[in-house]
Amino acid sequence: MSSTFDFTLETTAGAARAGRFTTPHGVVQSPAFMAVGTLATVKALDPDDLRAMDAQMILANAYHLHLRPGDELVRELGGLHEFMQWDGPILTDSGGFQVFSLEGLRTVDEDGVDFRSHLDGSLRRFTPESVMRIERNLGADVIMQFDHVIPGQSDAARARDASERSIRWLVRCARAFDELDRSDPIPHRAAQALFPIVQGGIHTELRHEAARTIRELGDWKGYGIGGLSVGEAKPDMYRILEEVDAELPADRPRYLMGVGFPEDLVEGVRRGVDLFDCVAPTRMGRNGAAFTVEGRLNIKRAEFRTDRRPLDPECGCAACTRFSRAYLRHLFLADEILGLRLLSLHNVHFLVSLMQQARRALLGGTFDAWSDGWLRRYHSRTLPASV
RNA sequence: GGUGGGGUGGCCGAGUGGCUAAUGGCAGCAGACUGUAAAUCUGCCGGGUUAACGCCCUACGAAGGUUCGAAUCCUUCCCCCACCA
Repeated sequence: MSSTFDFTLETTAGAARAGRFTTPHGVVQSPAFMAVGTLATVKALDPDDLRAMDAQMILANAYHLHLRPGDELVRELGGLHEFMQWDGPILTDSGGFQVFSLEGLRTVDEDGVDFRSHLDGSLRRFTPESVMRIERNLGADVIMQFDHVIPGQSDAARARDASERSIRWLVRCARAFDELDRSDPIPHRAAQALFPIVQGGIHTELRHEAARTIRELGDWKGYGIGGLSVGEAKPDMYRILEEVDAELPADRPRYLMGVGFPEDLVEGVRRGVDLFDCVAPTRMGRNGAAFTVEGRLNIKRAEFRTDRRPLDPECGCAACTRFSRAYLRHLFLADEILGLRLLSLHNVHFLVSLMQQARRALLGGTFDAWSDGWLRRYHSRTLPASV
């Protein structure tokens, strides 16, 4: 019998783990991939699609939902779960990533961040306290702290500055989170867990310091690993994961934020990551790229003009079980909306299913062989003419 | 039959003496995308040759002419559109 936000470790293989993370809206069987639904929708997909592929948890974004439609409105309408009709677990990102991605539209100071709204140019102030209020209003199961994300190649001085600020902001987030918990009753609200985020760029010592400091600051229900897949080299990302893995408590879920591509998920699981999220499957799906067990393919390529095969011969998704590459290519060239929906569906299914396979291999005791074989095949790129 | 407008690269459409193998857009071809300012962005896009720079060829309805030089000016012809009869 597990209580809310417990994480039960079921088995390990080296650093890799399989577990069960209990949330107010259900249990997340890990490792798991979470689809990104920034604006309270996983772009082009219906919640029914996500349920059908057994997706377990999804994301939404505090910055974007604060600007539109407004977190107060979402709260008034019953919270995110009710609003978007997804009754499974939800995690909200804080807007920390927008500090990075909207660099030209914001200024950071010690107290918080001024954003120039990308929608109407208005000035919007985000602080750890205001972000906690926003995320509380949205009502996700897991909410992320407000952090300071910087480019992956940043030097140690800059990485230290951002990492230490993120930790100071974490302390403020935790205080505001507790305060809201006492003073702000929301009738329909279930419990929330606040996750801290380990920063520190590609600098080993900084990562160790950040992880240790955060761990000493509280008994967190889980840990975000941030500031990766933001421009650094892949070997750096993998190395940092190994460094961070050693510093985090084994009985808490680790969430690698913003990652990633299929190979990154497998590499991440090997290094102790339990949860992932990424816009890649939906964005790339909308842009015509599809994941397959033998690498990526671009469905718009002329070579698929008469190809009767499904995107991925081994995929059981609603696109692969019905439609040919030739048809999907036609949909893209004709700019038909079904095409990008089907590729989004396939790609999300691919990553969700990939993590289910990893989990089965872990539980079955065959993870090392499975992951070796999977990576070898994915990188073999035997698809015709793929470069 | 008359008057006026027009024929430009696969399509649409700028250009009205040299900086034009010819702006743009579309189509086509290829690439990128990692806590989503993204159904977006980037590159190529007459032919031949070259790793590339470049060089050669063919091109602005057709033929001829003017000019050092023409898609741009002149002549004739062909075709399309509008209006008049």
